[in-house]
Amino acid sequence: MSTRTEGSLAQRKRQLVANELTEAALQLLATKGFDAVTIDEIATEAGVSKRTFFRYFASKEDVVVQFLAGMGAGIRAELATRAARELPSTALRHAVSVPLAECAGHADRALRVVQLILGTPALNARFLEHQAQWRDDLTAELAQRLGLDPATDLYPPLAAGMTLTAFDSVLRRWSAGDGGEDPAELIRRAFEVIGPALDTAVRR
Amino acid sequence: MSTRTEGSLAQRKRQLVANELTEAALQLLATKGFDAVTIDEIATEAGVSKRTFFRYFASKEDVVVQFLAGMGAGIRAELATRAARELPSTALRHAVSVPLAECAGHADRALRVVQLILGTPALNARFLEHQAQWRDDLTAELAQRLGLDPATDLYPPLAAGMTLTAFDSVLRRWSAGDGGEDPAELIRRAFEVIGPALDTAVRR
DNA sequence: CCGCTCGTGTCACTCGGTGTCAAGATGCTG
DNA sequence: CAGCATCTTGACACCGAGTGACACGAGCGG
Repeated sequence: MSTRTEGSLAQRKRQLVANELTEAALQLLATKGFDAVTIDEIATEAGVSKRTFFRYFASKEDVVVQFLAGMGAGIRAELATRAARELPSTALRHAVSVPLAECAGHADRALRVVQLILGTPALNARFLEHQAQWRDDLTAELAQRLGLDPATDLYPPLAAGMTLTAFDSVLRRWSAGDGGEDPAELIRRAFEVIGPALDTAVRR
Repeated sequence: MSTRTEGSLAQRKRQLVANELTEAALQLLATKGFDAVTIDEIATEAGVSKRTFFRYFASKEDVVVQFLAGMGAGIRAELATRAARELPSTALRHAVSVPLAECAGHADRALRVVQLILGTPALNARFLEHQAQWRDDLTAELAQRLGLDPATDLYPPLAAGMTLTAFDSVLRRWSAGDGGEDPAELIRRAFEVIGPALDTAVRR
């Protein structure tokens, strides 16, 4: 009994170590700055060895950036559920609102992580890599949704790029304003700008 | 007095070493792959020490990615010269055509470098960082051009982002097609898609 | 000719990241 | 419970990127 938290004992231990590691990392990185913290420090703080750190995370950036892991899949999944007859701008706006709503949810923690990422070149680079991956995913999903050939038609990659540009601008704005503005409202205004291109170009 | 190539003797020597380094790097990286080449190899091949390599380039990525250095400034400069009454879509299309034309110019070398960058994750990340910088530059230039406050108005960052999305899509398409398609034609078609958003949103 | 600066090579070092191995904990089976 | 397979961990060695310090030699002005 006592299966309060799902999984075997080993799995729960593993989860515990992972939490300890991310907690130690976030605390140290936020206070001392990304470059001033060594992996040895993080590992020691969490009570494990440096080698073990790399059994949980692929790199120092990874500890922070892992929070973004599911976002790409989330965006694509939401887009897949939207009705095919829906206007691209509407469907894409809802799709990209998913991770934004998640941010607005646990605003305190999310804001700290986002500000750390956007303020650290090395982390920013990783973030951009993730975005590039999301863009490829979105492109594929859009092409399928509209029955276009992504190798021929320029619309899918452009629409995906514009959508993520909106997402990125909103996130930066939200971060710069210390979370004072509502992401949902910002994304609505952003889509007022890019919407025309998204919709008028469909029947090319 | 043999001032054939501008600069003092020391400056010309420095330029010579830089050329030797980039040449050796490009040759080795293109054939053996990015990760399989050490900086020691590159330096030795160029006839200098590893330490000297770092007196010319900040990192291994830097040797390749330096080709992109001037592009951001080029885009912004071209935008600055366009008449203020010109439609944003027209001005931005011309601005972003500058580096594209440069690629189409020395197509052989440019294509090899671009394909190396787009095909290597580490280089791709650096490329994205450069793009982010360009986007900030473009945002500032656009805001000034239109008399908008970039801290308040969402249009400048969105327009800059859309423009660079078009640039990026075209470059990837050009690279994927081994330079078989005309960048100018591709960028024209890309701006047919994003143009509406660029222009209709100006008077918000 | 002296001293100056500047570019370079050498050395030593830190840190990120990986391969390997031995030891311990866990979990399954009889 | 005994025994065996599996997984996790720590310790250690190792590689390559990147940096700091210093000594050496070439070019150049006095």
